[in-house]
This record gives sequence, C-alpha cells and structure tokens, in this order.
Amino acid sequence: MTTSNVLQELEWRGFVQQATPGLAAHVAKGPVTAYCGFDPTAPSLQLGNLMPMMLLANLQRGGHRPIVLMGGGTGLIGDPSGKAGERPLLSKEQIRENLQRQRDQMARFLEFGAGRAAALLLDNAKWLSAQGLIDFLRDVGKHFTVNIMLQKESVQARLEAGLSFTEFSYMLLQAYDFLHLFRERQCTLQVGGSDQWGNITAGVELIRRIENAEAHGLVAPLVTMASGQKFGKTDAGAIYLDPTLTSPYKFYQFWINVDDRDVEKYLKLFTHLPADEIKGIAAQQAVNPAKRPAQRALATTVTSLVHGAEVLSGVQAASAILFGEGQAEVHPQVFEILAGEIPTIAIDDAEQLALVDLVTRAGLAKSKGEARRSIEQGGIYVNQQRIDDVARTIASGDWIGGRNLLLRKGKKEYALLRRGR
RNA sequence: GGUGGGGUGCCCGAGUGGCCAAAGGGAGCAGACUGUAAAUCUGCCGGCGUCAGCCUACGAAGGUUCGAAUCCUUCCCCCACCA
Repeated sequence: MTTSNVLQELEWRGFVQQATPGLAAHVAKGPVTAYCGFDPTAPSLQLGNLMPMMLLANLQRGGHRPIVLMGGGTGLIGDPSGKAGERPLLSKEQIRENLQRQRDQMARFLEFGAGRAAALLLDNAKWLSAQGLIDFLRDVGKHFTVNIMLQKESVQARLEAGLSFTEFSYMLLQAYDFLHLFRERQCTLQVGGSDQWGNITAGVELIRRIENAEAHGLVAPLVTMASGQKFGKTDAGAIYLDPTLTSPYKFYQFWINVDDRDVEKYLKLFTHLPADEIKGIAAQQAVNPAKRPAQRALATTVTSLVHGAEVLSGVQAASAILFGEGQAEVHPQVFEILAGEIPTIAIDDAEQLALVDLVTRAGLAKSKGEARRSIEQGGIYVNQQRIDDVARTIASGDWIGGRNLLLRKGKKEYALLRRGR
C-alpha cells in the first residue's frame, strides 16, 4: 500500500461512507496527517471505538501520520451527535482517569515511535482549557451562523428532545480542534464515524474560511450486526478492550460467535489481513460453515491484536476444552488451564451449598429465582452433567480434585468455582 | 402563558375500582433442532420463599375506599395545538 492508494484500501475494507470531494487528489499528493477524536467518557476503549482505531491504523500503514486526539477538553462538554438525550457531565477527575487508561490501549493499534508516519497522541484539554471565551467567540464563533448549525442532522435530531447550549456548542469546539491541528501539526484530514460528519465538515469549513486552506473529512459507516443489535454490545453491556472490564475469554468468544453474515465484513474492518487471504477464508467458510474458519480467523487475529499472543493462547486453550471434541471431560488438570480464563469464583464455605446459590454467586443468574428457573428448564450443568433438581446441593464429592467445580448455563456460559484445600 | 393529551415492567404498548405482578409485541434467558450459527417451535421472563404465601412495583407525594395502575388533591416531567 502506498500513500496514494490508501483510499482504495479503505474503500474495499468498508471504511468509507462519505468523504469530502477532492480527498483522493489531496491524498495522492503525498503523506498527510490525519486525526480522529476519542472522547474519554468511559474508562476503557470499547468495541465501538475499534472501527476508528483501525481506520487510523490503515492510514498509518499507508504511510500517513495518524493523530489520536483525546477529548480531555471536549469530553467535559459532551458530544450530542448520535445521542438521544442530554448527557450528564463527567467530572474533570473522571475524564482525566479515563484518558489515562485509554491511552495505553491505543499503542496496540498504532506505531508511536519515531519517523514521519509515527502516531501522535494529543489531548485537546491542553489548548481548549487555555482558550478564553471572548477570544473564542470572536475568532471562531464569528465564522459560524446559527442557521447552518441548526441544519446539522445531529442538532435537528435533538431539537425535539432538547439540547443544551453546552452540547450545541460542541461542534464549534471540534471545528476549532481541527483548525488547531491544522496550524500546529499540518493536519489536513479528520476521520470518524458517520455521526461525526457534521462536526467534521464544520472544521473543514472553518479552516477554509480562516486559513483559506483545503482540509478534508472522511467518515465510516455505522458498524451493524445482522441480528439487528448494536455492534459490540451484549445484553451484559459493552465489550471493553480492558481485560479487567471484559475478560479476554469473553472478548474472544464474542468474535467466535459473530454471525456468518457479518464475519467477512468484520475481517475486512478489524484485521489487516490482505484481500486475497480474506477471500480464501470466506471460501472456506462457505464450504464448511460448521467449522467456522472465518470466525476463528477473526477471533484469533483481533484477540491477538488487542490482548497479545500469550493471552490469546490461554483463551484458545480454554475454549478448546469447553467447546472442543469430547467436551465432557473434566479432569483435574483442565481446571488449571481454565482457572482465570473463564469467570472464576473462590468459594470458602465448607458447608453443603445449594446449587441455586452457587449459580447465583457464579454470576450465571441475576437472582435465585432466575437460577431456579434455569435449573427447572434443564439449563444448568454441574461438571458437564445436566441437573434439573432445584433442591440439589453440592456435596464434597462434587468437587473435582477436592476443589474444582465447573458450572455451565445453557450452551456457552461457564463459571469455574474453586475452593481452598 | 392558554387549551387539550400523556407519563405503566429492559423497550414498545393495552389496561379506567376488585378476577392485575398487570394483555400483546419486541428484547433477553432456557429447551428442541443445529455449527458455541441463522430460521423455526416450546417454556420462562420483579424479588424472596419451608411453594402456603410474603414483599416491592404502574412519574412523585398525599387522600378517598373494605379494596386503586385505575377515583380525588398537589407537585414534577413530556407531547400537540394556540399565543
């Protein structure tokens, strides 16, 4: 991939929904500097942030310089784009802490070393908090008409529900960021998700008016799931990149369970595998969907990228035990592999324990009532054996090797219980 | 500011004095089938439980009544039209 055909690369991978006219010609002239903003409103990046990260990564592989802009300043305001209602303001401490934690995750995707295309990580709090209100209104605000701002889709969508002046102003701040990066870092391209289009073009306009210069924007489509659910969310909540928030095992399993209809699309977006290789994988998938070659390739590549090869082999070993051939075997040794890979709960009580309580404590049910229902419906397995007796208690003989117990709900939810010797 | 309509379980939405823990749909969970799929079918789907029942719930707080999601009062919020 060269600097000039990076757009084609982005195109076939599915990253391009909309771009400013003339972007192709602009990029063809040589390496550009591109940025994407990330709002530190959560303690960790989540799967929803993966798309823009990969977008930047692809640009960098094409020889362009990516800038990760952490919204330490704008995060204090809150972006109304794509949001149904006004957001609660986060505290400055919260923002700072989130920002710190997300920072480390970025290095997984981008090269921050030296060189012309080395990635930069900047925090807009640095210039936004130093920016005086009067100057801002005179220098930036003057270039926007409320009429235009009201026409933006992100604003329109909120006119009914209500939109505070604070969030209304967000667009200006983001436009100003772009201007700032243009001046300080020669940044001429901003990328993001499709909900950012309005904010991005606002920046492009601002640069054109103040600097009389050309700047561009590119937005990626919303990642969808064939099931109609929101991408990257399970009913348990968002999938995070931070292993303490979403275990690597769960992370890996998320990708393994990707719908056939989505898997090729995700391979293009979330891996750097070349086109012919993806084509080959897709062909295998078509021949033998039951083996899930595409999901395996996807899960392996993404988990390795986010959590590293070592963690990957751990979760693969655990998955092989739980879902592989002869999955009913429960030897004491397998627990050493499973421990820590799947949810593992320490049980101290020496007494006989009611199964309903254990299922609840293991997190496989939200309440004892729910645990009871699962058992009644034949959805609970102890050491891979179905138990449908609600009154069942766990006796010392149930602990394999004296201390291990494998609980399972349904087909794929596991928990490991361990007790001290 | 005026007039009218409305706030029901995770979401949508029925329900106008007892038969309401509340129809129906969606989501979710489990079972069958399968590929740790999809589609389909079945069951479940507030909490606790010695399964008798108890507790908490229909925007909030009071009140009427033997009894209220349903009636009354006040308050909060939303929507529509008018100004």
